[in-house]
Amino acid sequence: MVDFFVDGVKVLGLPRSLGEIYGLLFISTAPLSLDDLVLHLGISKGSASQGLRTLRTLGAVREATGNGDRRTYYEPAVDLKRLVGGFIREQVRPHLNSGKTKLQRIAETANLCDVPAEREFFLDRIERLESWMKRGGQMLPVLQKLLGQ
Amino acid sequence: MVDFFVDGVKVLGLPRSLGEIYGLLFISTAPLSLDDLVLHLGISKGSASQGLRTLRTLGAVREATGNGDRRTYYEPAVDLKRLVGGFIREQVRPHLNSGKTKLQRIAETANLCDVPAEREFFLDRIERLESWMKRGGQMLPVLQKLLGQ
DNA sequence: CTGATTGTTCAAGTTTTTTTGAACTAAATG
DNA sequence: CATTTAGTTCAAAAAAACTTGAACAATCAG
Repeated sequence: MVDFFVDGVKVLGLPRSLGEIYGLLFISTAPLSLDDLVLHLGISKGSASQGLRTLRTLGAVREATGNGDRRTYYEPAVDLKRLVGGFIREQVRPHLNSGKTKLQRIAETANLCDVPAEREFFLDRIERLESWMKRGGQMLPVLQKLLGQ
Repeated sequence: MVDFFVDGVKVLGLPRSLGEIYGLLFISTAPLSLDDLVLHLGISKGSASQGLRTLRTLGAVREATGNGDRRTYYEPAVDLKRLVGGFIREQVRPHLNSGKTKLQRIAETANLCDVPAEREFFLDRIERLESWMKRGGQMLPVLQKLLGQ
């Protein structure tokens, strides 16, 4: 099962340890602590700590409440909408945004081109990219809505 | 511009050279040969050859026709539907399929569990995963349709 | 306050992925 | 046919990504 998620996160371009951690939490009947993860997965404390942070940022894992104990226990978020949402917010949107910025700078450069025919060609290509990114951006909420519940 | 695509393919988990090659083809007013790519991008012949093969497999690049010359020239596919389709076919579907297979084996293992309460829990989780994958599979054609044209 | 415990950080080490380049095949040219 | 040119392959080198572990901070308990 852990393997299953390792493959899963790799497809999404995330490191193996995230898959291991999420996978173990996903099939555990009770929340687990950082030490549990280190023990059962045979990974280092550093990996577990960083992995948990990323998963929390993605909204894929949350702290479990009410367990009279000093250490914190974690449980997985198991609703797809939330998982997809976190991934989009943290991994997809930032790239779309930085892409837009870059495109603007590219467009400025293209405008400096002396040969009119070439300039038109470049601007046309840039316009095409802009339309791709726009569609991508519009896509995301739809995708999230269709997947979630 | 090449940079723009390098970032783009990295997000998709593809190697940098693919982005370089596609990016250069994308802003070239005429088709380019393998040697052109080696020359302009400063990459090795091996990289260019392998990169072009992958891009062809993805349907992101095609051979340009009618250029009385021995070497083959390449031009980019610039319609989003086709690009998305190729990516889904080559990169997404295979993972979904291998995931399904794995899930089946996991389910068999879970059935061997002696403790009824635990077994139910495992089977429930597995069912959830199956529903995720099913939705993912249904998602893809919709996504492609919405993006393309 | 002191010692013990939980968790974080990050430089160095390891693993994985990508690129290179030289040897090779195939096909065209003279 | 011998030679040149286009393109492929794959083992080894290089680069990138990930993990480790030891030092550190923060918090709790006595």
